[in-house]
Amino acid sequence: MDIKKTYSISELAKEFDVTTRSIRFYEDQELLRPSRRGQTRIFSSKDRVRLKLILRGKRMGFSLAETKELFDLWDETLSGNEKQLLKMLTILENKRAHLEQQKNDIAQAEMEMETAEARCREALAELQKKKKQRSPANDETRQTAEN
Amino acid sequence: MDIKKTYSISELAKEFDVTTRSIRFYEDQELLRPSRRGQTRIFSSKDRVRLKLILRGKRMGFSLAETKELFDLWDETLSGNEKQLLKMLTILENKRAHLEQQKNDIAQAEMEMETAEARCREALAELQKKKKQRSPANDETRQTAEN
DNA sequence: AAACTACTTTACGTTTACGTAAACTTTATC
DNA sequence: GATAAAGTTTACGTAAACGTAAAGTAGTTT
Repeated sequence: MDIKKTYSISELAKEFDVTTRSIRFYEDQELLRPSRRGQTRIFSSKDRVRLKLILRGKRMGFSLAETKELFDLWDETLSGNEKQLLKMLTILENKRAHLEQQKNDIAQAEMEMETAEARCREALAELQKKKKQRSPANDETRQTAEN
Repeated sequence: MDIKKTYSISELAKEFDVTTRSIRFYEDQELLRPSRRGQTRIFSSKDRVRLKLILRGKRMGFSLAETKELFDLWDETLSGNEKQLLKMLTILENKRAHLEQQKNDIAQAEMEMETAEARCREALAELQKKKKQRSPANDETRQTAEN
């Protein structure tokens, strides 16, 4: 019971702002497994969750193949034997490391953006100063500065 | 003075674990601008920084084109007029939003991985229990436990 | 029944980010 | 001075992730 039971392709496309082409492609790549009524696809809420995961994966730089691998592994895992479970735990560890890397990258990027912004503001302040210096006298109605 | 002044293509390739082909490609796309001694490329520490940024950008899901755009804009910005500076500030704002999204994605992913891991461990524990129930009679000459 | 809308399949085209091979030049080493 | 090692250009190939027709079907509205 996830709000609703089934979804049409265009409903999902609209909700997640992707094209129906993409959704069909994901099915073709076996990342989604909608059932059918005649020819028409019927997506379950499980499919919907998967689509959400696919898209987040993409934003995080995962390829569809990687995401599929995770899906498949997870499916196996749930009904799996010890080996499967241990393998999944290992993979989860790796993904954690990946996330740590991403967090570092983001932190770095944030710092650099701060200094970039600071520089911008300084440069702006400089321009303002020059403006003030130039205008109080009288008619220097030409371009602003050195460009 | 960044440790060293110049780098060969293979030095950089080794340091950042990319192929020379990639580096040349980045130059071709005008993300790097090494000077030459004869035909041979000589990379400055500025190039090195840029390469680092390119790779981080990739990890963060930026295309080379996007990264190039940022580089170009930043170059203009430093010697730029007011309009340029304001534009850059706007872009920085957008990137910040992007980073927020990424942080959310990561946080979500972390949560899901935790529950996934928990489920794995539960399933493992279940398997162990069953093992014990099956064997306690006598010969447990097999593996000890959770390897 | 005609038209419209949403859905379908098939299939070729496109962009990005390189891989890979071929053939050549320059620099270092024995 | 031969030969290997590292660098170069040119150019064709490729995988991923769709875009974009083209042409057909299924239901439903007028």
